[in-house]
Formats: sequence, C-alpha cells, structure tokens
Amino acid sequence: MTSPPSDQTPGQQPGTGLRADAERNRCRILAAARRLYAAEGLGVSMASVAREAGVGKATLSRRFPAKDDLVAAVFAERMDAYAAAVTIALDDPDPWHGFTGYLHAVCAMQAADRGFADVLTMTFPAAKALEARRAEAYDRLLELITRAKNTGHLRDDFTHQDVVILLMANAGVVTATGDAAPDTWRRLVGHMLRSYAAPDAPIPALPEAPRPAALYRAMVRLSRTGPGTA
Amino acid sequence: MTSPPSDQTPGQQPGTGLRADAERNRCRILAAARRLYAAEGLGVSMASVAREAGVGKATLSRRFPAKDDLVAAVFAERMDAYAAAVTIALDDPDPWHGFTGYLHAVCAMQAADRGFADVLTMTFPAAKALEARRAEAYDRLLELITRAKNTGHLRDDFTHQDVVILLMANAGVVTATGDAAPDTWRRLVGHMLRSYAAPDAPIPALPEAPRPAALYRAMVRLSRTGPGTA
DNA sequence: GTAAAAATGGGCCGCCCGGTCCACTTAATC
DNA sequence: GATTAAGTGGACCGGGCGGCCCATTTTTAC
Repeated sequence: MTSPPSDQTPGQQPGTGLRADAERNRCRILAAARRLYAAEGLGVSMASVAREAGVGKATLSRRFPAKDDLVAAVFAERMDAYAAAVTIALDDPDPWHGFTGYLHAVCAMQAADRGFADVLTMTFPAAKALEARRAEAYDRLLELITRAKNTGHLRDDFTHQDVVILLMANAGVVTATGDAAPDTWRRLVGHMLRSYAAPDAPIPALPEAPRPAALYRAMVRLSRTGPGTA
Repeated sequence: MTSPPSDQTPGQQPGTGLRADAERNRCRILAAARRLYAAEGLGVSMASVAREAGVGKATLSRRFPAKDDLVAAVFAERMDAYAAAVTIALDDPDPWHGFTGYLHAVCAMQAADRGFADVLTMTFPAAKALEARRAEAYDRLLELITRAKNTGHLRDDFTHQDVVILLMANAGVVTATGDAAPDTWRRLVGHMLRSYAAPDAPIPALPEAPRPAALYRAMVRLSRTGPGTA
C-alpha cells in the first residue's frame, strides 16, 4: 500500500514502483479479473474486466497490454498452490495416498475456479513465471508417479500423459455442469482412480453420481449459455 | 431434388414445398453448417454459416429463424445414427460387448464432429424431433445397461448418469485436443471402461496414450485459439 | 503552495455479430 | 413469352469488443 518510491529497485516485484493510486487500481483489476475468471472462465472480455473493476479500458490496457499478462498475474498465486499440491503429495509417507490426494486436490481446484481449469489445459509461452511453475510441478509429478508405481498400487500402464487427459476431461465436466451439478467431477475422478489403481490397491469409495435432474439442469443451462461461452 | 409442387401436403417434410432454388439454397446452408459445426463446434456464428454457404444473411434467417432450428436440422440424421447405435448394441448377442461398443461408438462420433459433441452435452427444448430421438435413445440405453449388469460384467455401482458424465468428459478432451492429438479420447474411454467393468470382465486393451509432444501442441493451440471458441 | 510528472478514462476507430427491411431477381404458371 | 408470386441479398441499425489517442485529474516532489 504505502511503499515509498525510494525503496523500489528496477525489475523487482511486478507492480511495485507504481504510483500509489496506480497500484490501487492494479489490485482492483486483479480482484475483478479473479472474480470473473473464476465464475465464467477465461472467455471473459477485457472490457468486462475493466467494467467490473470500475476502471477505464485504457487503464487496463496500459497495465496489462495482452490478455496473457493479466491471466499470468491473476493465476500466479494459484499456480503456487498448484505446485504446492505436488510437494504436499511427495511429503506423504504413503506415495499412493499422496498420488490419489494430489489428483483429487488438483481437480478440486479446477472445479472451484473455471478460469484455473482453463489455465491447466492450456499453456502460455509468453508467461514465463507461470510456465516455470508448471514445469517445476511437472517434474515433481513425475517423481510422485514413479514412487506411486513402486508401491505396486499404481498400474504400470499409467503415464504422466494420463494426468493431462484427466485435467482436460475434468475441465469438460466442470464446464458442462457448472453450478447446476457442482459435485459431478468427484464421480469422474473416482472412476479414473479406479482405472489407474492396481487390482489390490486401496482406493477411495466411488462418490455418488449426481441426481439426473441436476445433470439435466446442467444440459439446459449449457444450451442457453451457448457452447464455449460459459 | 425434383419434387413437383403438386405433391406437397402442408406440414409434410421440413423443407419440402419450397421453390427449387430455395431448396437448393437450403441444402447449401445445411452443408455449410455441417462443415463448420463439425470443425469448430456450435460456437460458429450464423453470419459465418451464411458466408460459408454463399447466401445472404437474410436467407439464412428466413430459413432458420433461430440457431436451434439450424442445429436441429443439421444434426437430425446424426441423431438418427446416435439412436441407431443403441439399437445395434441391443442387437449384440453379448450385452457387455454391446455396451462397450456403444460407448466407444458414441465417443467416436463426438471426436469426429465437434458440433455433435456439443449437442450431446446440451439439450434443445425447442427442437422436438431432436429431443424425441434423444429420449428414445435414452430409454433403450437404460435397457442396455440393465442387460449389461445382468451379465455380471458391468459393475452394480454404474448408473446411467455415468454415460452423461463420460460424454461431458469426452467433449472436454475432444475440444482440448482437437486435431493436435486426435486419438486422445480413446485413452479416456479405455480408462472409464476399466472402471465400469467388474473385476473379471473382458475389456478391450487400454489404448496407448498420445505422445507428450502432441498433447503439448494441443495445449498451445488452445491458448492461441482462446477458451471456448474452438 | 506550486509545478512537473504520472496516471486516468472517455471518446473514437474499425470490426463482427444478430436482426430486419426492401428493391431487385428468379422461378413457376398459363 | 408474359404475368405473378416467391425468393434473394445487400443495406441498415444497435450493440459489444479491442485498440489507441489525448485532454483532464491526481499524486508526487520541491
């Protein structure tokens, strides 16, 4: 908030070195974008973000010239949480339990934030910090998979690509169901885990399927919103 | 093609009773929409369809006042194929084999036509014929599930909602991978079948996962196209 | 308090979209 | 071949979006 301009060294924190009001607006923009992206996904227009933040379009454009810049800034700390999830899983004394917990946690993140679901199934070559986090998480994920396989609970035919596929599939479910059937993703993850697991592996119970009426509501909602919009 | 106007009774076939050139344009519109929807999903604008068909926007609007009308007309016969898939599965002397074949066939349809993938995860209350087909297929699907469970190969905890979830998940995979990794959906279906199947059930071998480079290409493509667009 | 610099946002531009209207073209009928 | 009605598509309108410029306001520094 009150950062005297004397303590700013060039190329330090992003957003530091701005004038006080500029920094305040920057935060307002980030908060608005976070809200909109979480609710509607990355399809939200820049103009909408500016409106929601209560700033002019020009201000938004000046602070974040490209959409990727805004996305990168918004999902920076969430990406930290994403990377942290692997670390937590690696710290689990039971690698198989850590592995299942990890998949559950990541898919839960997708369900909680539609924008993040999009982010996880895309890549943003321009956003270096974001991609660094992702690469870092990926490396640790490979280690997690190896350890889980060594327990004998994770099947040998599982590959790290399966994680990406799960994220894509889960993004589809989360997008399609929205808040009309918000727990559907748990069922998907449950099924996938059952396929990943070796025959004798301990797996969490398969979550209940959503009520048919809820799924139907989701399908109607989709047709009203239009595909790919929200 | 050459239908004399004398043989048209009111409320007969949709599109019959039109003047010859009007009917020709109608076909051109349907062909164009089929092409665009298959390639890019239902997000395609009406204006684009008109352009692709080489007709004016007014012509398109007159023939298909609402987008639902166009969608319904385009996917009428594909919906027939969808309904037929259940019938074929029911005709299979081995219900379990019929069941797995059905899921595979339906998911393949989604992969072959992005628009159809959207259609299967939505509902169009306005399009009576389409919804009738869907309901009809659903009824037979319930029968198929019952028979498959009776073989003991399909787990008891499987529900018909799982089919919808699979379609939503598959739509996500198909949308995310596009033509960058076009066979990814097979892996997803393979995993899901493994979870649906009772321990001793015969299941098709798990298809190979796509190459990591292909998945990466898909993710890059997504970020360039934008979420929900194509 | 004042002057300089930084930041702002409203306005303008071109573009695409969906919807509607109407003068013109074309096919069907005799 | 002429008449008539069906059909057409270009034009126009209102609206949103992305990008840019510049007069105005606000903060900072003195």
